[in-house]
Amino acid sequence: MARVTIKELAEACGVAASTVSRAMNDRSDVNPETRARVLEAAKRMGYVPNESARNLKIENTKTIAVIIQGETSELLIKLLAELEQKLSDAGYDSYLSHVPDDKADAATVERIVSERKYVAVIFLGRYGNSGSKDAPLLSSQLARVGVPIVFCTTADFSGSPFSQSSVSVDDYAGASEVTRLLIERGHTHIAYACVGDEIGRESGHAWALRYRGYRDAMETAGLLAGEALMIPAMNPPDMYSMACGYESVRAWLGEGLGDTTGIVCSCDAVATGVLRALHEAGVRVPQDVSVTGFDGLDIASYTVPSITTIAQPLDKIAQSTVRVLVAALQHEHRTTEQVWINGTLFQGESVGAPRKS
Amino acid sequence: MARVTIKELAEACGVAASTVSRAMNDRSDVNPETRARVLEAAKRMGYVPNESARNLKIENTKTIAVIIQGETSELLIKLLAELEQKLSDAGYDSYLSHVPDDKADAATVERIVSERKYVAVIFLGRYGNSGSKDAPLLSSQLARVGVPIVFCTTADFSGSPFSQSSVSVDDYAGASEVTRLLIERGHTHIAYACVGDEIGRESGHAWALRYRGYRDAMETAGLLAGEALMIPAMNPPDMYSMACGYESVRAWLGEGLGDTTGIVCSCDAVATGVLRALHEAGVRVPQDVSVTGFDGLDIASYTVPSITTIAQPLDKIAQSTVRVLVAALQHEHRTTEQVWINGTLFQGESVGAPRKS
DNA sequence: CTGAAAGCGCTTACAG
DNA sequence: CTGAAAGCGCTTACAG
Repeated sequence: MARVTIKELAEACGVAASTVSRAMNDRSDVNPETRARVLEAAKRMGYVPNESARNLKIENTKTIAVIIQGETSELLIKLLAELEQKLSDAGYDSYLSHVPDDKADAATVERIVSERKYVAVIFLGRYGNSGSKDAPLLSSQLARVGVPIVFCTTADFSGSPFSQSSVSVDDYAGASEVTRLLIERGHTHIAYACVGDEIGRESGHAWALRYRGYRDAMETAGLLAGEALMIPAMNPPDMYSMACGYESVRAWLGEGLGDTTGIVCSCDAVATGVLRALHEAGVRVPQDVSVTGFDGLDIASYTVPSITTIAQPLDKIAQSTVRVLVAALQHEHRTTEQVWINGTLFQGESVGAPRKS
Repeated sequence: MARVTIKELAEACGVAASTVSRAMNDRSDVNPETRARVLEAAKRMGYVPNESARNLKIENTKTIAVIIQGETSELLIKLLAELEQKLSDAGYDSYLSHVPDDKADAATVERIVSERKYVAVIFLGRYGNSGSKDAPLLSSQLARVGVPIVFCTTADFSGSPFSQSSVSVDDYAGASEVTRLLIERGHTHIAYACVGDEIGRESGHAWALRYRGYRDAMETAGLLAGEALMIPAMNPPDMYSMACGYESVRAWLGEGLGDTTGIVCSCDAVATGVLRALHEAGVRVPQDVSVTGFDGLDIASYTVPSITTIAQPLDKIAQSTVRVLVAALQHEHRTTEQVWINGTLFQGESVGAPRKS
């Protein structure tokens, strides 16, 4: 089925291709009657302008690429919807590109941007596969792409000298907040699930930022956050999964609960797995142990017990992302911004007073 | 930051643009030495071919559009990863397009296909916004797109005279299977959550196909599946959510549990919400009521109790989708196929013997 | 208000 | 093995 071209449509209407083009693009300098005739014929003949040809000519589009790498999450999907809405409100089109993990490099970004003359890029979630040590390299390559870039909920580059702009929930502050909540309730032996290796703990990954928020809150309160309270991740490549929370706490419980009366989890999915592991071990939540999550996923409200967590304010995150992007687009200056948005405490049923031992 | 074009690169290398093109596209008829020189320069100068220009010329790409509408789900995300893998194995590139709900019409599909000369389209999940009554219209419009189309896990068009190919888990059979499981355990009063209006129940939506599987299994066993056992959806636009399961069962429980000893749920998310609602009402699962889900999401293994469900064999679904598509691409005939893949029973803790009343 | 022409950045027969 | 030329389907000054 051959696609109908502008030339064919023009002939059918008895006008020049340029006139068709004007009519299709709603230019003011077309006879209303001609326009109507062209649009009618376009509809009838099923004419759809070829985007490739269009992009080849058009100078400045107002289209922004949103790039998601690998598997997405509930959170990113909701964030995407918010972003599309806010971008649209700001007068921009958005276009989602999904990049498989094995192609998440700077060249892929260049290719995507070149495809449609995108004027800016938003990374939703992480981008790149290398460990944090290669992040500066990717970041400097990205700088060559030549359009403003904002990392949305990816903080990995925030510490790099080549840093890009980023907008994210304040992982550190949120984790501190739930930790303080436990401390105020009287908990003193609070564990963290799950942690990766020592180097990773000082990285910009969400779990690490949250870990440090927990650790510093403990220290500030004069409490010990020793190795015995670090619950190691059993599935390091899949740090944010229910399976990771489940397996890790299961293994850790082999050594017994000890004095632990609270577990701060890196996210709600992990917390969900932790709840299940504790249940299977006959440990009651919150009577025996209190548990907290992070993210504010739907599931946090529906587990038994429901999970006390820090909800990500997706609306605000999307709003700030668009603001930062538009600012970069308008003032051509190459300064970058790091924005941290405060999460919102959601009080579930998973936190109680420490058990008497 | 101006992008470097093939012409600039050619000049820098002292060759013609056509030679650069050949080198970049790995054609055999280029002097290896020339090729090396060009590739080196391309890398150094950061040359990336303009996709729009490429697509304008190239005749038959081997690229398939995967289209997802609106909010995605864990299931579709996993399925996407499988599809990308299988398509790649079959020698095709895939490209994900995300379409906002308010643009999910045939014109959008035409636009997407025209953009890159995609040779085929896979819809992942539903497509279109109209109720099932408009489905035939959309379907006939889609036929005009002119490339093979496969609906993956969207069965909505299967009954239409203009039907497209589709591959999906066998919703009907799966729901029948869990219903029979309950019946074999001795249950006689089994409810279904959640159902939409009467017209919707005869539609091709997943919840409706599953509902009919349940209903027919009941009838075959000589059991009554009357109105009192239909749990109406409180959030019709959001039929597959935890909130829907929770709210709906909560409202329904107002009339008391009655003789009901089992609840077949339309999906795992709904089942998760149902578990929570039952818990709040002091109803024990499975001692007082048995509950089943559908889909085999991660969460089904982590709730307390875990959920007996029909897992979607994503691997097989993806495999069949690619097979159907490749077949359509190779034999130009316009026949369509409807493929139903059997789900796999996962035995959780949410099913037990009926309580003695 | 409309048309003819140039050109966006590539690829691909066609010559050599 | 390489180059010059044509052309993919549009848009946009430039004339009229």
